[in-house]
Amino acid sequence: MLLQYVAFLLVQMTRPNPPQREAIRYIDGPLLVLAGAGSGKTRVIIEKIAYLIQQCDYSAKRITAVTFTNKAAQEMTQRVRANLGERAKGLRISTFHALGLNIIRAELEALNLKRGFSIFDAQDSMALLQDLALQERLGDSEVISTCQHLISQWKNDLLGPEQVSQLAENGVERQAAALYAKYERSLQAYNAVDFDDLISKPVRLLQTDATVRERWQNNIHYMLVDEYQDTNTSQYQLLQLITGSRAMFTVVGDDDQSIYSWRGARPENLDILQSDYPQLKAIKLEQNYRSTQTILGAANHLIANNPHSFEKRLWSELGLGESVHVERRADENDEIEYVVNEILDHRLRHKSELQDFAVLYRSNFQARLLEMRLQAEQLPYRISGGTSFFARNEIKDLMAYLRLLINPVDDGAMLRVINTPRRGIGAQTLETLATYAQSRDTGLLAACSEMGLTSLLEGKALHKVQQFGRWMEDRQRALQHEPVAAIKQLLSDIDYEDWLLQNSSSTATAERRWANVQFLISAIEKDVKAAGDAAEIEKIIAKLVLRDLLDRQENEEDFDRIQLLTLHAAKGLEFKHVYIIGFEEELLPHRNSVEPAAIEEERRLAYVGMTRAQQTLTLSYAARRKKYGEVVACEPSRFLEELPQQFIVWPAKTALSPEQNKARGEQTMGSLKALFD
DNA sequence: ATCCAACTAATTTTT
DNA sequence: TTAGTTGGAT
Repeated sequence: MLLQYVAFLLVQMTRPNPPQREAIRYIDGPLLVLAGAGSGKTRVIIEKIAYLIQQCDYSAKRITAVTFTNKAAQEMTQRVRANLGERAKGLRISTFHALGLNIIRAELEALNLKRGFSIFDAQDSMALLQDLALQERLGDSEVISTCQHLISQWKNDLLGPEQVSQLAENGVERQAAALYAKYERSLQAYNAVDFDDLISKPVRLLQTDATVRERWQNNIHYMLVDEYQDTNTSQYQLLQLITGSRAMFTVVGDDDQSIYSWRGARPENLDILQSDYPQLKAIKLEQNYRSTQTILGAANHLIANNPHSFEKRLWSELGLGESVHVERRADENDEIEYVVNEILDHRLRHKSELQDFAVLYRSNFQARLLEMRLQAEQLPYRISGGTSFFARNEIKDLMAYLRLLINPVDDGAMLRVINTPRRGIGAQTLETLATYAQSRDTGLLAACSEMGLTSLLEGKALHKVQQFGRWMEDRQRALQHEPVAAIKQLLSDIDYEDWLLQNSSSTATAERRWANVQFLISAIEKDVKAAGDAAEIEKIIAKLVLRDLLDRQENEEDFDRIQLLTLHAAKGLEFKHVYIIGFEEELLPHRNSVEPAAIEEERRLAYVGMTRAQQTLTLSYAARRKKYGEVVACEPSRFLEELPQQFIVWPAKTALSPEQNKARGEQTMGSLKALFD
């Protein structure tokens, strides 16, 4: 921790290199910074913000910097604060989605939303879609998830249901288009937006309403975008609309690190920028401060196999360093054993710390063997991934209650809440309630307390429904006064802790879940205190969904762990020693990604992984591997053949043909010789 | 409403 | 292989 801080200070103290300086100081118009891996792009953004405020008279509150993840936004905020202190006050550094949320909150009426609107995450919208699909009597879950994907794509491309219904070509698309229209109507009725709406709604508003557009253009005078290659169509539109004809912005990106096209990212936004802004200035950052020349050379050679619209050549001054190792092993167990032994060996010989090692892989399942092995060896590790905080059931439950309290027409939340815990309100009763609510054009919760219901339901069912309605109304009032106390009271009213105990596989899981709930409450408590106003509760809850509360307890003592990451999760990070396992056909490139365009992204994925390494890089693959319970022979990844011959230590025996084998052997000798020349 | 057996599919993941 | 889902039976 301390060491990292010292290293950080050192970097800060050295002056930026000429292209970095140029990127920091160019403020005459739109600027594209093509920042290769490890070229100090975050530094450019941070120092540019400082430059804008200190040298160019930009007011901090007129500058907005956007990133894709909370983590990146947090990190940037911290570094800017360390740099500017008080002068950073009012500066907006947030994710694209948080920026969109701010716009939506400020423009509620124009967007046809009411205060306290709900934000649906992917799970919530899936639940809604399933519900709607059920009404239509269509659909296994696979079709519905395809629909969800399509709808999300359409939204990101700013296509409404009407446009889509004309475009839809095949059966699934037509189905999805029909579902899309219903979905949008439901969201509207629920006073809710989904994650994609957080961007697309502001965009559509800014496109159509000149007054609003001008307001935001006057509000934000300069925009900076990190990881620009990951933007999708609507995010790019948002940038364009906010910066308007002044076009005062800096975007920083690297086309070679675009690995999220499957999530809607449009790396071609880099090219589009040039045609949309003829005056665009482009600056390349090509000096890499992270890796040895050998590692960089190998990565460069690989990525040169992809077409490029911006040629760039990364170089390093950090010396040749060690050769890249390619290791062939008999099977997956052998591969893991090799990696773990290497790490242990290296640690002994070089006194490295465990946190200096990262093992990267394409798919999560590859980590399982590794985990088992590390557990057996009693080596501490940290693994990426896992269910995000807000996807956990106990958190979803509590959030559904909060959503319903703040937004009583959120029927999605109502459906989750009404029988959590069991209240003995069955499907039949709910059906009646829903039909009645529909006829009265109101939400499910409001319907519970309406008099008209008495003629449709009777006895126990009626009583329970009315009881629930009354109880929720009480809770609603309480929430406005003392939000945190009200939430605690709510949980004790429903005996939630008890319910968890009964619905968890073990006491331990129940305790963990309850702790998660407590954690969420304490986070809310903190925010309420910070806001200093209980009336802000609906704003606090809305922001909460966009935040990542995953409790990464990283206290000093168990900080020293081996890092286990997917190649995707490794982006933006660096490690002294990197092992990429499963460098095989079917795995990397993944078996589902063999069309030319997909291969290019897989290649970038390999490139991203390789460029994480500072000092040593090892690529391993297995000759045989158990797949789905069957042992199959594996081919080394085609990407291995795309590496330079120099500076790589190839395995003694490969699974290639004898001739290739021989060539490889000679290559090995050649590169070894070259190394020592 | 709940449980169990049979069946099936098998990347990457943030907001 | 295994995890997650579905549908049938209780």
